[in-house]
Parts: sequence; structure tokens; C-alpha cells
Amino acid sequence: MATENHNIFTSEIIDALSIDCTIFGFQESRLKVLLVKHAEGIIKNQWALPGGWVAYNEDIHVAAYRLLKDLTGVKELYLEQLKAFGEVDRYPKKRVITIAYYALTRPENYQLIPGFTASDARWFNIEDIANLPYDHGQILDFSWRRLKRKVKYAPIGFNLLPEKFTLLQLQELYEAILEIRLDKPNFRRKIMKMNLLVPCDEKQIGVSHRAANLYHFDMQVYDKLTEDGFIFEF
Amino acid sequence: MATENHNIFTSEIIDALSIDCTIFGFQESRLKVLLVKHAEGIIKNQWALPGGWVAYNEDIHVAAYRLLKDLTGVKELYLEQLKAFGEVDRYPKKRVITIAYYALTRPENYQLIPGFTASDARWFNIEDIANLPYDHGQILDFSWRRLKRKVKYAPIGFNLLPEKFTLLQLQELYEAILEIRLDKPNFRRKIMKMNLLVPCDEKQIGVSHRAANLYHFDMQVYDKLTEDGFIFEF
DNA sequence: GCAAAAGTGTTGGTTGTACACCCATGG
DNA sequence: CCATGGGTGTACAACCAACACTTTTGC
Repeated sequence: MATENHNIFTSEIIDALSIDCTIFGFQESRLKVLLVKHAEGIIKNQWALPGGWVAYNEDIHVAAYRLLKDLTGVKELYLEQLKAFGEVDRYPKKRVITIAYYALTRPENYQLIPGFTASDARWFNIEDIANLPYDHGQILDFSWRRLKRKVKYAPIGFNLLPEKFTLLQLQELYEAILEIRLDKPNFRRKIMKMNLLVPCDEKQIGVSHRAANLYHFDMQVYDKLTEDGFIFEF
Repeated sequence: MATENHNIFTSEIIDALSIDCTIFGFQESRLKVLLVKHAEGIIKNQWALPGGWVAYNEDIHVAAYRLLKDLTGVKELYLEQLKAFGEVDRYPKKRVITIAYYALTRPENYQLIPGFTASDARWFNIEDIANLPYDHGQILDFSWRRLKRKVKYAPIGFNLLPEKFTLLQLQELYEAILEIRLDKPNFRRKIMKMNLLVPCDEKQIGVSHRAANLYHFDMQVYDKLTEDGFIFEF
């Protein structure tokens, strides 16, 4: 892990430019965000969004991806840039403009690796997060707003669910993200009408109620549909 | 003009970081974009998006605003950041990450001032623009896509129209931005139902057909409505 | 009168919402 | 049997697209 980062620190990094990332997860029907506890520096022992620096000859998207991989060990996730935050005094003592990203991942699949700049890393319920340092609160708000909007016109939410999921899980995901309650019968009809979910020929097991059908999202079906002018609109 | 910029060039600028901006306008029922012809440098005599540098102690948003004001002389416009573009080789010889903005303005009200790094500045029909240098083509595409989306859920389009406008002008604006045709009767009903347009007690003059009522957009009405939970959805 | 755009009215189909209802499974 | 969530049906209201139609103005 330290080895993997070694060349970043010996090679030049871009001055005055950093990356910060809001990593979303979904567990126990709640929307979660991954925070790290800083091991040193100005905000030692404070929880904050994970972040890092960009190497001189590294795409910013690659840099963001590298940070996430080092932190979560996860290789497959959804990663999208939000925007740059560049107020003069957002970072103390030194001028640092940060490029904010957000990522969607499946918490259960991965072990968190705090890494050498963080002493701890943990998932928090998004509603419980308060008092983040710097402008991280602002970045988190912006991330959530973007997620709320984007989830309505692109099927990115699936990146937060396990491979195989039930319709209720999907519904609860939307409810958690959008902070609304949805009608079950209407939700399933709406979703099914999109033809994006492929039944798994498999059902829940060991549940004390009628076992639900499992579905998976098929990106190829989605691509095919979008090619033909299909528009996902939740 | 040179005076106004003088302190930018004597003061430190942030290395490896620039700003580029897509400025949209609307003239003769067409969606336009403002390009500048570079007076010097690698792309001398080529048309490109206007851009510039950020001073060490200047908010990036302020920097973007300053660039626009120097170029167009306009003080009131809609300005929003898109995102950072940071591929390693997007700019030749030197690593430069650029923060892209887009702006909406009313072309007729302002004189273009090319400024000292540009020998010319002109409005182009957006469909006619091709072969922009660097990744400016990509930035332009991204800008237009964002505009297309945003215009559907926020009333930003009004920034492209004169103070007072007719419903047909508004319709043609949406048609130009979205590249679609709209039904006039249905469009006017849809818009009017939002209660965002205030009639001006004034009509078109000198037109060879029935004079249309002029309307203006009232931001205060909009703020009031959004406070009460109103959602603009075109 | 004619052309051109301003506006109003109507109608039929689609969609969304609310809610009643039956089904399967474990305890 | 009950509780719990799975899953279907229905009916009313709201909305939307299409298009016919009348109005006003300049030439």
C-alpha cells in the first residue's frame, strides 16, 4: 500500500490542487458516507472526506480513482467528478483548490484500509454527519444534491446495490437517497416498465415471508435501450 | 482594460490551473457561442473558447467573472461552473488543468472587447462550430449538454432573453437549446401555468401581425415559489 | 383580402396515485 | 393462526399532445 503510493510522493505533485471524494454506500436501508479520521496535520483526529493529491503527470480522474482504490480496495465503482471548489480561504495557510468527486460503491464487498494518512475509516449515516472540516460540509451537500438529481435520469443507483437485489431493496434505496416514501405497487410497475431489470430465476431464501424474486441490472440492456433513444426517467 | 488586468500579471497566478468559459447567447432565434481569436501563442489566429488564469488570492468564481467582464463588458450574467478538465495531455508542453464554466448573456446589450490576448471576438452559431483547439470541443459539448438539462428544471433560460420578451421568443429559445420543435398552444399553457411570467402591460410594436404581449421573468416571484416548495419543470 | 403570428378551445389517450386485495413463508 | 413482505388489479384524476379555430395587425 505504501509501496503503491511511493512514486506519488517522490514524483512531483501539482501545487495548490487536491482531490476530495464523497463515497456513498447503502447498508441496512440507509444511505451511508465513508469518512476517514486524519492521522496527522491540522485536523488530526477529525473525521473528514477522503482526499489526496494529483501527480504532475496523472489524469485527475485517474488520481481520484487511485485514491479510492487505496482506501477501499475496490476496483469497480461508479466515479464522477462534481466540480472544483476554489474559495481563497477554504484551506488554511495555503491556497488549495480541490476537485470534488463522488463515488458509489457496495460497502459489504470491501474491507476498509485507512491508509497511512488516516488512522481510521468508517461508514456514517448521511443524516448524522455534521461539522466536517474545511468546506467538506459544502462538498457533501453538493454531492448529495447531485446524487438526488442524477439518480432520476440515469440508472446509477444500481452501483449501490448488490449484484442481485429485490425490488423492495431498490425502492428503499431510492427512498433513502431522495428522502421520500414511495408506494410499493406503483414503484414496481414504474421500474418494471423500463425493462432494465433482468429476473435472476432465483429467489430470496430464509426469509419469513413470501420470497421475493431477485433481479439484476443489465448495463448492456441499458446501453442498447439508450442507443435506440430510450430515456431513463425515474 | 490593461490597467484592470495589470495586478493579475504582476501578482502571482496559480500554476497549472486555468479557466475556460462557454458563453452562450441567443440571437435571431439561434443559439450562439462567443469565441475569441488568439493573438499570440501556440494557437495564434485560431478561434477558441475564452479563458485565462487564476490569481493566487482570487476565488475561482471571481476569476471566471473577471474574465467575462473584461471580454464582454457585461456585469450581469448567469455564470456556473461545469467541472475541471484535467487530462494529462490536454494542453501542449505544460500540465494545465482547466476549470470550465458556462455563462448565459444577452448579446445585443454589449460590445465585445477582444482584449489584449485576443485579436477578435465573435458570436458563432453553435452548430457551425468545429475544430476547436485543445479539448475545447469537449468542453463545448459538455456545456451544451448541461444547458439542455438545466434549462428543464431551473429557469435559467431567461438570462438569454431581453428583459421583455414574447412567448414565441421564449419558445424559440427552448427550441434552439433543446433542438426540438414545440407546439405553440401547449407551450404557452405550460409556461403560463407556472406563474413565473409577469405581463408587462405592453405589446410588440411595428410587427406585421397581431402584436404579442410582452412578459418579463420575475426572480422574486420565482424565489417566493421555490420557497413554498414549487418546482420548475419544463 | 392575405399572410403571419397571437391566442383559445376541445378531445382522446396516457400516466400517476391511492388503495383494496390476494399470495407465500416462517414461526 | 398471525405477521410480514411479495405481488396484482382497479378506478379516478390529472395531464399532455394534437389540431381546429378565432383574433389582430401590416401590407
